[in-house]
Amino acid sequence: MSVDDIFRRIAERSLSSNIFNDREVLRPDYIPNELPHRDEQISKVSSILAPIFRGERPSNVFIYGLTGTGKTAVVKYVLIKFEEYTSRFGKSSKYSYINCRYDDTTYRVLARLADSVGVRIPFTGLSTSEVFRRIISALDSLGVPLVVILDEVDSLVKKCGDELLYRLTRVNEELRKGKVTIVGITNDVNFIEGLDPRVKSSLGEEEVVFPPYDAVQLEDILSRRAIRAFKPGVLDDGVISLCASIAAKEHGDARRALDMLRVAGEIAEREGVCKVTKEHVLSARMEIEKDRVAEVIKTLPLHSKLVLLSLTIGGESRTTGDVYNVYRELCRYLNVDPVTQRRISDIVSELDMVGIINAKVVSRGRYGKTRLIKLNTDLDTLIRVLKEEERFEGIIKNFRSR
DNA sequence: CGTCCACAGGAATGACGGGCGG
DNA sequence: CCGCCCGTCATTCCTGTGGACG
Repeated sequence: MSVDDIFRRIAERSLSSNIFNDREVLRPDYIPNELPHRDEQISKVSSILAPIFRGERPSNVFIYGLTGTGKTAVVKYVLIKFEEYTSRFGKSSKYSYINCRYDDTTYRVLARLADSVGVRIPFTGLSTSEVFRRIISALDSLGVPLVVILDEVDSLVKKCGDELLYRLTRVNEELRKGKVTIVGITNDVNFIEGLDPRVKSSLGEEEVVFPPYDAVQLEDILSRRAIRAFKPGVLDDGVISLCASIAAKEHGDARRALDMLRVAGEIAEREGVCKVTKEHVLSARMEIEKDRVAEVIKTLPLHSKLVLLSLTIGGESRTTGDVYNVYRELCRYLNVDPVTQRRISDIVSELDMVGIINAKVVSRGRYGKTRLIKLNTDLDTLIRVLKEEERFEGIIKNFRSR
């Protein structure tokens, strides 16, 4: 982000907007004080955790659902309520929320845990088992139940394996007074299958599933937030239902829907108008998609970028072989060692996976079986991002202008 | 109806760099 | 601090395959 961007944003925020009342309400990490259409999940999660009021250990819970289905919001919501009650009735308990995407090593997770039970841990120097011992003794002397929330736990396991999970589930056997409950949250449905069976059974004592929202539910959610987020009367008719229906088609992701609404508002604000229209929503969708694509492309390795560059040259759709030939020519021009066609085949699959291109296997009989590859991206955005690689500039000038 | 094209995509293996435990 | 292990990128070799063409 450039200096101008930063200053502009701050200026925007401090100036009174003629669109927004409180745009924070639309941010993804905002926890509203009501969560419509998640009553079932809220009551399930809270009844699972309720035994803590009787001083018993709640079952471990496994929570799964796609992104933007309210998993984190529900859990945080329940925990906030939870604290209210425990403090009101003089019960004591502790919880520790850890997002494993940011704390994605065994040590960092343990450090967070230690912190939440009041143990000071040096940045480095201790073995994990030593940290473990200190946490356990702290828990024992506190004599208080602990609830550990491991959000996006799949990223931890992907990096460090399920060793830590296994040990956490077994902590209770070593404790005399304290109790530990683990709440694992993931958006990867297949994740559980890959776990050590012992972890799987003890972690999955209870399961809560978060289904995607449908269009009607999304519309309801958006309306409730919009009332607080926008000034009265700035939203055109149909703006909210358009956001809802677009997001519903893309897996019922509420975060996406809220994003779209917020960006639509920001676009309207930038234009200096005082109405948010359906057109703003459509531009917002484009903008979000462009940002996403640009972000992905920027971080791609060289050869993937070269494959994309090859695709900007020439016709609409072509086969793997065509792409490989152009790619090799580009490599020759740039003095880069080309990789084999086998590797290109994998790169094409990867690009297809993230949705930048479309690759479909077709059989053309006598003329072989191959993949037809098409760009699935706004060409201007793609070229703009690729130009950031200085050595591509010559190619973009010479080859593309044919 | 069998061939054979132009690849898909699995398996084994190697080079390399970065982080972790001791 | 050093060796070790692990994940990523890449190569080599390979078997598999839908369907137009002869």
